[in-house]
Amino acid sequence: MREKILEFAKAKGYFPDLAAVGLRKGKTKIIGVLIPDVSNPFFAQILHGMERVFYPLGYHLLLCSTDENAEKEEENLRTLLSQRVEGILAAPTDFGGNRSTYKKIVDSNVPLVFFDRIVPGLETSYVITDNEGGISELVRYLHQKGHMSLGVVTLRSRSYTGKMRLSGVLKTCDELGILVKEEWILDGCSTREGAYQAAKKLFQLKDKPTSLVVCNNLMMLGVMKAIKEMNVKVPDDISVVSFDDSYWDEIFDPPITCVAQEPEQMGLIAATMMMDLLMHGSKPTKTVLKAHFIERASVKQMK
Amino acid sequence: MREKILEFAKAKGYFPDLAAVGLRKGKTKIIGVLIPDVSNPFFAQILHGMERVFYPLGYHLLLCSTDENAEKEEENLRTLLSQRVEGILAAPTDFGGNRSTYKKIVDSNVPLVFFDRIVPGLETSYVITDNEGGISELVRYLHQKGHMSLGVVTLRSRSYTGKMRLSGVLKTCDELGILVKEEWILDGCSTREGAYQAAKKLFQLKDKPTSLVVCNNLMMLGVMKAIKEMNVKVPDDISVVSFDDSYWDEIFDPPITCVAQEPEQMGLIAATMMMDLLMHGSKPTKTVLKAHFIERASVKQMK
DNA sequence: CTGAAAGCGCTAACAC
DNA sequence: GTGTTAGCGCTTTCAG
Repeated sequence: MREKILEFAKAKGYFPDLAAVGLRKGKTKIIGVLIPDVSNPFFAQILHGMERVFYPLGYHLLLCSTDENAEKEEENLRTLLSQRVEGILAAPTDFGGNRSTYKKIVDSNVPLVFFDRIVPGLETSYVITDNEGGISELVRYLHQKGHMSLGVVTLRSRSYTGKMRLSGVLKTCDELGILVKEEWILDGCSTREGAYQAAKKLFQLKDKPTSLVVCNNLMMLGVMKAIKEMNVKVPDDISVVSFDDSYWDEIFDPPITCVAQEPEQMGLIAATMMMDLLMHGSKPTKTVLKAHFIERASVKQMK
Repeated sequence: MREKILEFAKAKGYFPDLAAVGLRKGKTKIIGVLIPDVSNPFFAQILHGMERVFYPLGYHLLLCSTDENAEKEEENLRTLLSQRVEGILAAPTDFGGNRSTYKKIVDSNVPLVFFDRIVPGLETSYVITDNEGGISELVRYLHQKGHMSLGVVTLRSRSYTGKMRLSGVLKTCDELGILVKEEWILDGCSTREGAYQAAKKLFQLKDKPTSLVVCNNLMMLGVMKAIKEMNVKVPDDISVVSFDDSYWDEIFDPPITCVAQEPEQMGLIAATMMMDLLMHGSKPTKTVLKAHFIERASVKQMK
């Protein structure tokens, strides 16, 4: 009897109200995702990875962009909590200004997983890339090719990732005796435009390094624009390497040697960690992914 | 008194349960977004545009990917309805297989806005690009440069966009007397890999057209790979133009002449249409955006 | 102005 | 098996 009624209801186009179900069961089947910028392919691919694990499990994603704005981040986190998401996946804002908000989330036992970036000192699950290791590999490669002077287009200096990558460059250069003049360290502001300006400045210098490290995919795009515009010959005038692989690295002329992250993989892992927390309430897991080196043709062999 | 309590509650870290509020008020403040593929920068930018209008209004986005899979689309739509989203923004699956589901949504008065693609014959708001017009402009440009033979890497032939763009090419060629041999029409399957294979096949032909039209951004990437790999000289061996502008079109050597859509703009408009429907319950609005032509250096002037 | 009660759509627990 | 009831966290209404 009961079944007949249910059948009939379905046929008549009835949908259970998941909001009500959620209210009753205390399970909304919604996961909140906080991302700096959806339109960056890197994050878009992470999202794709997350989708791949959540979809089959009947979970859905509530998406928030922060645009690297700490206030927006704070407000978005409040909303996510208010929506009673079952967990939060977050790539926190560059500045790391909302430490106290994140702390509250952790304390209130809402499952929290950081990806790509962390807020240092918080006991949460996270998956990040080995930034120092990856960039160090790039520098070592340049050294091995005989480069003894190096410039770098950096991320915003306050950001976690920015600090890691810059310190990785400087440490390794120091170790290998590679020259990095003050004026060769250029702030690319984490953006395409910023990197474009930075690269133009560098290319105009009389005294240039023989190699250039670019700290992410978007900035590489800006550097490429500057290269084309100023008719710089890579790798003859200068050798260029990049953190991150992106569509454009492969088809640029010359194709860019880089260390690649695997954003989709990162999303997959972050999502899996979340499911782990939700299902087994296990302890925080920490994963550091290796960036893998891809040799292409943007570095010259020095005599 | 009441206020003091509310203040105290806030201080103690209280968050109203929006699910409960939603249940009571019948307003969830959630908009469902259905997208084929988040990791395609084109859609990611659309999302970004949508975010920009919804965020300030306190609306949030529930995101679903279909991967061009009609079943997944159907299931996602059901879930969105079950979540009692206030409206649905959708770029329907290529095949357009879920017409009846969309019909139901329209009939049940859930605000629905299509973007990028439509299901023909449904009375909904939508914002799309003038596919035929845009691609026709590309062909006219080639003609004006003296090209009288043309190949084309097409989208999946069943898709709405695919049909529009291909028919746009053929119609214009017909009109201008441009030769398009059967074997120059290559199915790029809407993907990078598909286009890569297609372009390789074309480049191996003995009898080649002097110009090539590529039907979207992702496929252009595949064609670029083939160009590099087979050492094809653009525009001397063949001239290439693309529908869509993307990061990579500008920095390729040579930079690619194209017609550009404005995805962020499209997202903005779709979101605004949705707000219109929600606030004023006005009638469906239809917008067709012009693609704008960008001349770069991938087309040769024929004698 | 404050307090009590009803009810949004559902499920879980219990009684029949 | 099926039917009834209470209550998830909130807002709204109506009474005091």
